Amino acid sequence: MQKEKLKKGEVTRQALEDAAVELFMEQGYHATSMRQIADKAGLALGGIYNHFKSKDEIFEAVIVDKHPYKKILPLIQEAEGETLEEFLGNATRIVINELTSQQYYVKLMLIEIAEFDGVHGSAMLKELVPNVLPVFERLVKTRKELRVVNPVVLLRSFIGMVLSYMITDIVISDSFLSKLMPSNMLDAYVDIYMHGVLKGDSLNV
Amino acid sequence: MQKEKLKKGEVTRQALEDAAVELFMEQGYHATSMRQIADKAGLALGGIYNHFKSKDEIFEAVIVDKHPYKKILPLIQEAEGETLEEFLGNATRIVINELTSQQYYVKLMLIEIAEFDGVHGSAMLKELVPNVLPVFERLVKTRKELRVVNPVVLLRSFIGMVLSYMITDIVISDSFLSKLMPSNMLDAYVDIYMHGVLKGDSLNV
DNA sequence: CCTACCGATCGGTAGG
DNA sequence: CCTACCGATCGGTAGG
Repeated sequence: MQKEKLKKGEVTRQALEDAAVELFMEQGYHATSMRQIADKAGLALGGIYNHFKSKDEIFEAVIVDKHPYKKILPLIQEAEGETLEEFLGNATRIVINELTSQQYYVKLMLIEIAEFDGVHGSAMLKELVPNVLPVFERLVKTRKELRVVNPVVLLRSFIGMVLSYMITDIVISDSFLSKLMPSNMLDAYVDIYMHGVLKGDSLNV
Repeated sequence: MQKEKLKKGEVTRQALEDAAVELFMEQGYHATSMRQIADKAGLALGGIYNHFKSKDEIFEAVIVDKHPYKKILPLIQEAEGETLEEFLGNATRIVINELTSQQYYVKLMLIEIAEFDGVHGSAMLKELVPNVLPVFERLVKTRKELRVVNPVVLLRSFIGMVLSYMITDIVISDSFLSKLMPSNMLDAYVDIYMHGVLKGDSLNV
């Protein structure tokens, strides 16, 4: 992945973060021990503390460094589509594909909320919003087919839609309900996001 | 709340569940100790094990007993509205109001996913779906204004919409973004759910 | 339902 | 970066 030569210290640090993110997403934060992280990264417990001051510091580093938006944003900007409908549909599929392949990050966000009450969320938003909001601002300006013209509302509802798909998917996936779901559930989700559950148009937003 | 006389054993059990749900939602599951639960419920550590075999059993009991759908379902059925638009709007506001007042349950669901990987979710759905799905089936049958005619899709998207509002609200609430949100965000959310982000109608679902 | 205890494991550190 | 250790706390139990 990394093309530049990394100093050994940096390599170990990355190995620790990689080990941690995998364990966190499997077990949550408090159920994951520093010893497990050390083992998985291939060093002794004490060695961790050359790179991180505490367990909490590992979690913070992971939340920032592993955020998938850096990977996703360029993909969205490459998304094609004649109409806005095609574009939005493709963009959503790209995001959800990327997030399911690195499913860990959605899990991390849920751990953040469940175990930390969202305390690191503010720092994360401070990095995310300045980079992502402009994309939605440009969208609102150039696309007349949008009913929703507030970029913040559009951003929140888009992220919310993706989240809601992924979370319900986790809960449903190993239950009897999964058999009742249509195979094109993702398409139906995107369709509802774009056109709503009701027939006919509305007036104001 | 309870009108019938409860045996003392049952009273203690409820006190334990009440203490547990509060601690779980504040700290998560693994960060909450049996001693904390005992203290909050007003008995000694050992006393817990007269009512629950393990910590996990407390969590399971809480997930089932504290599920808010029993409280919410009757409220929805009382929801008024001439048009389907009014009805859906009112229903959504009722659900979200109820969930924010007992915010704990959304937190419990996130703990479930974050710390247990959703293992108790299947049992929860087995109780929820048979009671809630019929409501959506009836809705699809009687209301011609719906574009989405698959009750399962409608149910999932409705729950997903509520979840996405509540989760983004938690993350945003104590960050700079909350100032950028419009005051009628909830209305905008419901509006998007009903009519989508795009102008104009679509064809198929 | 409480007291007193169990072995196990936790996050973190000293010292090299 | 490892070895060996610290005090604290964990979930759970025996015995009354």
